[in-house]
Formats: sequence, C-alpha cells, structure tokens
Amino acid sequence: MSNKNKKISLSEVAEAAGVSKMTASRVLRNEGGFSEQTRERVLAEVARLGYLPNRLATVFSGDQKSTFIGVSIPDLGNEVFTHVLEGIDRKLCSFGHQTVLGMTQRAAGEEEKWIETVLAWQPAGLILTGRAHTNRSLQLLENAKIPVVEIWDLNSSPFDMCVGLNHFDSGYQMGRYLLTKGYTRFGYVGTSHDAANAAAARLNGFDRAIADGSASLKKQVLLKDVPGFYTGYYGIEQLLSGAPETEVVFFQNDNMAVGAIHFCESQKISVPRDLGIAGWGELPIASVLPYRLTTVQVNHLRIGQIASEKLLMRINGDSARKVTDVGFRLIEGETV
Amino acid sequence: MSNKNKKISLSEVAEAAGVSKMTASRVLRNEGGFSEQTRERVLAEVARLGYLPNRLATVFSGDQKSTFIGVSIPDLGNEVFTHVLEGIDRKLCSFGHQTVLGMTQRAAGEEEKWIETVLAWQPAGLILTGRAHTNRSLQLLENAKIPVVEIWDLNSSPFDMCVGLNHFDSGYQMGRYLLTKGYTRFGYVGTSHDAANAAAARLNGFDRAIADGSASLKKQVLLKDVPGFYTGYYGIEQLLSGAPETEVVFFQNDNMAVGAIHFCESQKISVPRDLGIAGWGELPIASVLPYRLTTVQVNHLRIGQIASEKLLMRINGDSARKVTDVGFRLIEGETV
DNA sequence: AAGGATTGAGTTACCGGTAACGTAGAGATA
DNA sequence: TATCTCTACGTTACCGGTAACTCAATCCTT
Repeated sequence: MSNKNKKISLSEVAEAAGVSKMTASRVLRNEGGFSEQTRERVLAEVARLGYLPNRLATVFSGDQKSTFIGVSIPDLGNEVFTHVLEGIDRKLCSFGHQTVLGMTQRAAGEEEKWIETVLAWQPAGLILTGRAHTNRSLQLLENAKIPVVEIWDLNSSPFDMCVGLNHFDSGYQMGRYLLTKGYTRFGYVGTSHDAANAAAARLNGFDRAIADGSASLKKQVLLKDVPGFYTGYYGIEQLLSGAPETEVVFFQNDNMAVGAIHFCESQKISVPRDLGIAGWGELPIASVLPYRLTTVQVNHLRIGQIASEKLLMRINGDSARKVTDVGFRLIEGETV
Repeated sequence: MSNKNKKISLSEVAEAAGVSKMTASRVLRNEGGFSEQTRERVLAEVARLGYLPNRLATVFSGDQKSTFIGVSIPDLGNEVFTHVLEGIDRKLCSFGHQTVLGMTQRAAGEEEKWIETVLAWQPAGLILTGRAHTNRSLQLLENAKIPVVEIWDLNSSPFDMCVGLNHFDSGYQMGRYLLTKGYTRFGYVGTSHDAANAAAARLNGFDRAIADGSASLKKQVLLKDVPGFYTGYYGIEQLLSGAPETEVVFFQNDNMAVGAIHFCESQKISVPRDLGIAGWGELPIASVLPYRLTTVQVNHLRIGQIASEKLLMRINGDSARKVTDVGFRLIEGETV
C-alpha cells in the first residue's frame, strides 16, 4: 500500500479511479457534480492509496486561508503563561486551527525574528504576549495584513486588538492595600530584567502606591531566572540579607511567594507576624495552602480564550472589540 | 509602502528592480550569478516594498523541506509535560524549526484527528507523547514517511524512535522501596482513566511490587481531572475516607503529593509518622519543601531535548538511535 | 583570430490543489 | 423536431517560488 518513496497526490488517486483530477477534487470536497458511482470509486481509491490532501497546495494557491495561528509567549517555565497558552490552544483546536508556538524569552529581538519566520508561513493570525515590539516587527505585522492580538498587558491603543489587564493598577492596588494594613517598609522580588514587560508595570504601580503613601520601597530584588518556587526561595533570602528591616514583600507571582513562605518556615520567620507576603496571579498552589495567600486573582485561561475568540471572529470576517480588559481581583488573604 | 491589499511577491520585487524573477531569487538566496549592481537594486526593492518570501511556495514546490515539527502532548495543565515541551521547543527553535502544538487530552482518537490535520501541512517530523496510537494513526504515519519520536513511555519497539523511561519499573522500584520501609497497607492517587498511559504503567509496577511483597494495595483513587495540587488535596481526602487504615500513598506526581501534604497539615495528620507520602517526577515545588519529598527524579527537559535532537538528526539525513532510556532515580526523602 | 570558458542574466516547467470555463449526452420543453 | 437545460464530467490556468536549461556578451587562451 503506497510504500513508494513519494506521497500520493490527487492526480494519482484520480488516475486510479479513472477520472480527472478535478472530479476527484470535487468528490473530496463534496462539491456536487459527480455521480454516486464515481464518488464511490474515488473514495475507494483514496482509502486504498492512503491519500492525504496537501494543505500547502490549497493554501498556497490562495484558494483557502491557512489555519495556522502563531502564538508567542515569553517562556513555558513561567506557569502563568502555560495557563494562557492552554486557554488559547483549547479554543483554537476546537475551531480547527493549529497553534504554532514561539518562545521569545522576553526579548523583542527574538520576537522580531520569530515574527518574520512565522509570517513566511502565511498564518491566519498572530497572538503576541506583551506590547513591546521592535519597529521592524510592527512593519512586518503591518504588511502581513492579518489579525493580531496582543495579550497580557492591557494596551489602550493596541496594534490591532488586545486582551489583558492593567498590571500597573494591580500593583498599585496591592500597594494601597498593604499601606492600609499599616506597613511602611516594603520589598519586591521578581525576575524581570526588561523595563517594558508586565511584571515591571506591576512593580511600577506598587512603587507609585508606596510613594503616594509617603512610604518607601526598601529593596527590590530582580533575579535572572524563571519566576518559580525556587526563585522565590532564594530571592527572599537575598532580599532579607540586604534589608532585614523589610516588613512586607510583594512577589512577581504566587509560586515565588510560596517559595518565600517555605524559606520563612525554614528560618522560623512567622508569616505574617514577622513578615508579610503577597503574591500575584492566583496560581494552583494557592488552593492548597493552609491559609489564604494575599494575592491578585487573574483568569489566565480566559485571557487565552478571549484572545482566540477575537482572532477567530476577525478571521471569519466579523469584527471584534479592540480592547478587552479581563480585570483582576485583590485577594485579601492571611499572609499580610 | 506596500499598503495595497495583496502581499508583495518576488515577481513584483523583480519587476521593480528591472530584472527577472529568477535573478531576484538568486540574489535573495545569495546563489551567485549576478552583478553587484543588480544585487543592490534587488535588495533595495526588497526593503522598500517589505517583501517577505512565501515559504509555502518553496516547500510546496518540493524544493525545500518544511521546518514544521508537530508536537502532541496530553495537556498543558499537567506541569510535567510543560517541562518536556519547553525542552523540545527550545531545541527546535534554535535550529530554525517551528513547533506546531497539539493537545490530545490523552485520547487516541483525538490524537488520530490531530495527526491527520498536521500531516496535511507536510511537517518535517512529529513528536508524540505516549505509545498508544490507533491503527489508522499508524497507517497515516507509515504513509507520511517522516521521522517520528514517541516520548515519555519507553517502548523497546517504537514506531520509529523513542525517548523516555520505564514507568512500570519506576513504580515497581517505589513499591519495593516502600516495602523495605516496613509498610504493608498501600494507597495510590492519580488521574489516569486510560489503561495505556504512563501513569497507569507506574501504578501497575507499584501494584506488582506490592503483590511480590505479599502486601496489598488497599485503595486507589483515580480522579477525572488534571494532576495538580488541588487534585492531590481532595484525592487524599477521598482515599482516607474510604481506607483510613492506609499507611502510605503513592501519587501520580509531586504536585499531587504536595497537595496531599497540605491536606495532612490541615487535618493534623503527621507526615510521615501517621501517613507516608511519595510523589513522582521531582517537580519544582519539591525544591522548597522543608523536608525532602520521597519521589522519583526524572529529567523532563532532557526528554524533550533528546527527542528534538533525534528528530533533527534524521531530518538532516543522519541516523539516530532508535531508543533512548533517560532513566530515573528514586529519591529517598523524608516523607515516608 | 578562432575556439573555449566565464559571467550575468532570461525562459520554461513544475510542485498539487482549485476556480473558471468548456462540453458531450440525456432528458425536458415548446 | 429544434432548442433548452441539466448533469457529469474534462481542460486550462494560476498561485510563488526554484531547478534546469538556454543564451548573449565578455574574457582568456594558444
């Protein structure tokens, strides 16, 4: 059965069935204009030869649109983005689209390279994480004339469309909340080394709230690693060794906060009595802690789903809202 | 700048530069056979018009191979697989390939549909998680004549190539170890609802070790959910309510085990005095626990990297080992 | 100075589908 | 009976690149 070296093409199926390529094509697309007898013969040959249509040919010739969607995320080591990606892929798959992944390591240069590569494959749309793009990236997107959704960071004037939340505000709100709790000496631990990303915006918001409250951010630790449990663990160690007087620490995400809680346990530092801890993102670990973690709740999955929905609507020729704010909710937990 | 509705093609660039399509093509591929003057004119037009080559055309016409790699994983909700995927994508990207994601929800039927879809795009290779494929899937792979790596589950006679570990053995070894610790009443909590997957193989191995030790598996709880912290939390609750005499519980992965530890804390059940807990996979959370979790160490990232390397070698025409066993290591922690 | 090699091009054909158009024969209609 | 309309196909052209071939002008050789 077709164990020659080349793949079976429609012409070969047609020839085997004793019809023209066009008739075979019509049968496969169930377009009408063929007899029942012909249909059966063609389908029999398709099955016998193991014919698989070459979508490259269809899309290439411009008769159909591609079903690829390029999705770029910073990295998979950050649990937050795997949830977003899951939301995206679930939705896209169920509508017959394929996710082409790109990990851009938070670097706009990497993103530019990836955009160029993926655009050459004529995707039906793109989903990009973040709002920081190089000029050339924007030029490429402009020329591509396909729908683009920027996710994660809310952007009131996006390149095309946008789904996310206001990270600055979420940081600000956390700062305000901690101030009302009476704290005056604040710390921050994260991993951002790029001023343009969302975590940096949260830190800025946090910082501003503290400044507005006439307090001060004592120390901030920015590690060059993925924001996970272990980074939180040694991040807090580093912060406390530099600024032991810190009263409360805001972490880039919940996993880091949990890592820090474990550090505190190991050092007999009582949370929240000796040190307050706040996370961000409400990640799964938060659901099994013995106490409620003070954090910011964000529906990561929904960001992915909405982004996909917007994209699919536009691909189908409908219009979609430019900007969707999925919001966030401060969880007043028991760790501050 | 090219703000018409259609994309710029090579012919248009060529025309603008006053040369033939072929000459422009030669310039872009730096193939030689053109004057310096011509080169500059063509490149100037490329830049001016924002020309991007259409890879679909090149690959379609058979002149080049596609750079797509289809990667199917069960789901992204399971942290274990996100690590594998990260290893894959990092390696593939660095060699100029693109990952086309497929989440198959552990269902061979879903996988079959996905394989059919992705093969229609002429990928250069496939990476599939697990060894359970439908007959039609195998037929499709057979006809596609591209390299395929099955990952995760070791398979001594894979379809093509294979990278993974012996899950049965890892379960067996854990069972043996727990027996040497003097336990006699065992429990298991996982999420598998498919007899053919790796977690089921671990359970089988575990079960066999216990039987070989003339003890018995008191109760096993299989939840229909992703194996995470929360599933571990309520999984252990369910298990203990049905079999309170259980002495030690083996979990499908570390996150579930940690969820269970938190449940025990909340119920004042002392670990390991009242109940022993063993995980699997050595996930990041294990690194910040106050005590060492008894678990099985697996290098997830390396599985992904090796899988990609094998694939890339074969794509480049070299041969690669059929089967690679990445092994595992029992971590004798403090939770049993 | 005649022949051969080199340089810098252009021309043609093809990949695998599908749109658009053409057409032979059967049956319906006037 | 002449024409009209279906039905069930076949033919041609095209998408955007590149391989393979051709060809004219120049530049060496001996």
